[in-house]
Parts: sequence; C-alpha cells; structure tokens
Amino acid sequence: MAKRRRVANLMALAVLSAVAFRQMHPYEMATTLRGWGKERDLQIKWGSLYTVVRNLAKHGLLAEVESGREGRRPERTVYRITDEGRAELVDWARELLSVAEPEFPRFRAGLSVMAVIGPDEVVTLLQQRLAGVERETAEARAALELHSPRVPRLFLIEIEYDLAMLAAEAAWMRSLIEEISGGTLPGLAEWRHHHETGEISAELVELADSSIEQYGKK
Amino acid sequence: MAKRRRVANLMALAVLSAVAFRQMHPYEMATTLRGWGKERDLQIKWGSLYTVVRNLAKHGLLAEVESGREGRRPERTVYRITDEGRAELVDWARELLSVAEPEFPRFRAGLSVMAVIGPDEVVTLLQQRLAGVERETAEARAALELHSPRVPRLFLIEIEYDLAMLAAEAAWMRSLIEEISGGTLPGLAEWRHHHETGEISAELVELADSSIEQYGKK
DNA sequence: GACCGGTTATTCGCAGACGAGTATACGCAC
DNA sequence: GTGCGTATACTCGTCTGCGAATAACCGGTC
Repeated sequence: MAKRRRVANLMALAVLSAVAFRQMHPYEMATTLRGWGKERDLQIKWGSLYTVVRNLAKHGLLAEVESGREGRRPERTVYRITDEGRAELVDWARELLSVAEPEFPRFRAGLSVMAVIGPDEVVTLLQQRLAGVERETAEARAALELHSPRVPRLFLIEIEYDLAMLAAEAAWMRSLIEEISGGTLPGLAEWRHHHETGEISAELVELADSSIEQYGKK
Repeated sequence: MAKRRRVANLMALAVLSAVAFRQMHPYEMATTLRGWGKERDLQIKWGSLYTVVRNLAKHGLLAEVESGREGRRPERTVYRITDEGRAELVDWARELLSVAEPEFPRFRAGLSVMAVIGPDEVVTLLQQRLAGVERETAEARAALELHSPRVPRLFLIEIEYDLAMLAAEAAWMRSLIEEISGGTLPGLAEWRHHHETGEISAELVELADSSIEQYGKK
C-alpha cells in the first residue's frame, strides 16, 4: 500500500490542486493557495516549490504553457495540469483518505524519552505545552470563523480535523499531568529515584540485549 | 522557540537515549532500541543511522571509543556519549515536551483536497481508513500487553498516547462519515454537482486572486 | 568439505528539501 | 525625477536522508 509517488513531496499535492483550477506560474500557485486558506498545509518553502514544479513537469503531470516575460522581469513559466496530473491528484487523494499509516509526531518522540527528565519538571513542561495547544486551538477556531463566510465548509474540513485532534491531545495531556502530579502514576517512586541517583534498573539494561517479538513488525 | 539542533533528525534523539545507557556500536544501537520496543519511533533507516551517528560524533555529542575488529569482519566503531551529548539529550527532550508546533499528517493533506473526489466515494474511502485505524489500535494495544510485564509504564507512555490519538481520530472519522452519508453536511448538493459536472463556483475562483488576512501567520 | 541461507555490520551515491541570496518592478514621498 | 522600501519571481548550493549494495561470518545439511 501507499505506493511510491513520482513526486513524493506533499507540496506537489497542493500544487496540483491549485493548477487544476487554471494554469498559472509557480509564484501564483503559492498565492492562490494562500487565498484558499491552505497555507497552513505548506508553510511555503520557496526552494521546494520550484523543485517540485520542475519535477512534476519532468514526469508529465504538469506541462509548460508559455514562458513569456512582462517588462524585463525574470522570465515566468506558466504551467497547466495534464490529464495524467489530474489522474495523479485524484489517485493520491484517494490513497491519503483511505490508507492509515502510523506517523511520528515530535511530541511522541519527546514522550518516548521522557524518563531522562525528572517527574516534577515534566509536569511543568507539559503545562507549558498544554498552553501552546490551547493557543493553537484558538487560532484554528479563529481561522474557521474568518474563512467560513465565503469558503464552503467542505474546503475547511481539515481545520475541523485539527480542532478535534487538538482537543484530544489537550485532554490526554491533562490526564497525564494529573497522574504525575497527583502521584497516582505507577512507578513514580522509581522514576524519581532513577532521576536523582542516575541508577538504572537491571532489567532494563538486560532488555537491551534481548531480542523479542516486535510490535508493528509486519 | 524550537531552536536549530546540530543534528536535527529525530533518529539522533533515539540514538542518544540508547548510548546514554552504555557505549555501543551503531548496529547495536538499533537492536537495543528494538529491545525496548522503540522501533516504532524510527522504522530504522540504515542509511540515516550511520549518517546520524557520524554527525553526532562530528559535533562532539558522541565520542569514538575504539575501532576494533573481530576476525575479518568489517571494522566496528564503538561510541560513547559525551557530557555535551547528555546535555543535548535532556535539552531536546525538554523542548519536545514543552513546545507545541503544528504538524501536518498525511491524512490532513488528504482532507484538504477531499473535494476532488465525489461524496459517495469519499465515504467508502473513509470507511477503509477507519478499518485501518482500528487495526492500528489493536496493534498498539497488543504491544502494550506484550511489553508491560517487564517494561515500566513510564517507558511505554508513547503507546498510550497513540491509543488516545487513534481513538480520537476514529471518532472524528465516524462523525464525518455519518454527516456525509446521512446528507446533513452543508453544501453536499454543490459538492455532488461540482463533481458530476466539473463546474467550479465563481466565488472560489475569485478567492484564488484575493489576498486576505492569513491564519497561522505570526 | 562444499554449499547455502540467514544474521551481522557497514558504505556509497544520488535525489530531494530548503535557506539564503538575487534581481527587477512598482508605488509613493518629497 | 530621484530615492527608497516593498512586492514579485526565481536560482543556487549545500546538506542530509535513505535505498540498495556489499561483504564477512555462522550454522546447518547432504
């Protein structure tokens, strides 16, 4: 599943969806996507944009229309989508909506090494992050209000998704904070002990050498 | 916030956390992380592993201990963590636990171009993905059961996080499916019309040209 | 004792991502 | 009409992620 795309960068998806409406030149694609409130998807990386467009053209998903210039500005190349490009857009969307693949958010990585920090400090850090998540929630809500008067809900659905996920994350964080600060997390004493003395339980060290049946391993 | 790391790849974090226990050579780091059930974090990319380790060494976060060989096997280089490396590990963990930064999961990208597919097919696709999410949930639960007898909960906390997020995602997807298939999603008729005829509402086209105040823009 | 498949352990090379730099045009002040 | 700040539009070079190739060793089998 999740076949190898000729141009794998997700920015290519956004580009295709913009050019699907009408032909345009690269810079215009960026501003168009902004106009649709999609700039959150891709915090436009200029370097990538041009590489991606060139690759799409190379693989026949976009075609060069004209390479005119206005005045003595740097030459602008206008692209249009090809039938193949349209097919790729639809196929890719199908894949993204139907295939669940595990992802690895940065916060998850932080959790997986949480033990290197003491429990008391962890509580403080999590509280900070919780505040950040709440800020993001407010921003998303604001974006929804800003755009919904003119953009149909269908085109803002990913912001609703953001809101749902942010809410879930906040709830989970609150309960973890509660468990640690309330002292109900099992193993809290060992954690504190490990952190203060630097001692490592023998079993954990031993585990490092054992090779056991793995999770997620096909 | 979120300062530039000397070695930015998250695999470096995992490597540091492994080497923090005892000195080892690269291949051993991979198996150690497996032993702790952390292989989900990084589906070990062999190419990256060696690049990352070399970079960590270059920046003084790891130090070469010995470069012995056994028999006529390829030479093995053993690394130990430096004080600087230990500091980086802790500092990085602090950052990851305290800073919330928006991320862009692939599914979100799919949602943002959902309109290129018709509503009926979208329902089918979402149902497929929902099944996938449920499968992942089962796997995570199994992993938790497999490891919890010997690994303290503290070290499996990221799996609990996975479970919470998967549950939220499933719930959200179910409600979206319900709205579309139940016909209660506003704009459903236009969507269907657009999909069948290829027509684009004039306002949307117009929006592409306007440049309005942006969401998420600092 | 020759062969074979699996595990251990690492190197290589290329494609791709992206920060930073470049250059022109335009609007506005004075 | 001259100067300057800002928007437009793109290019270049670097760094790095990672797939695929490589190769030695081990243990079994006929």
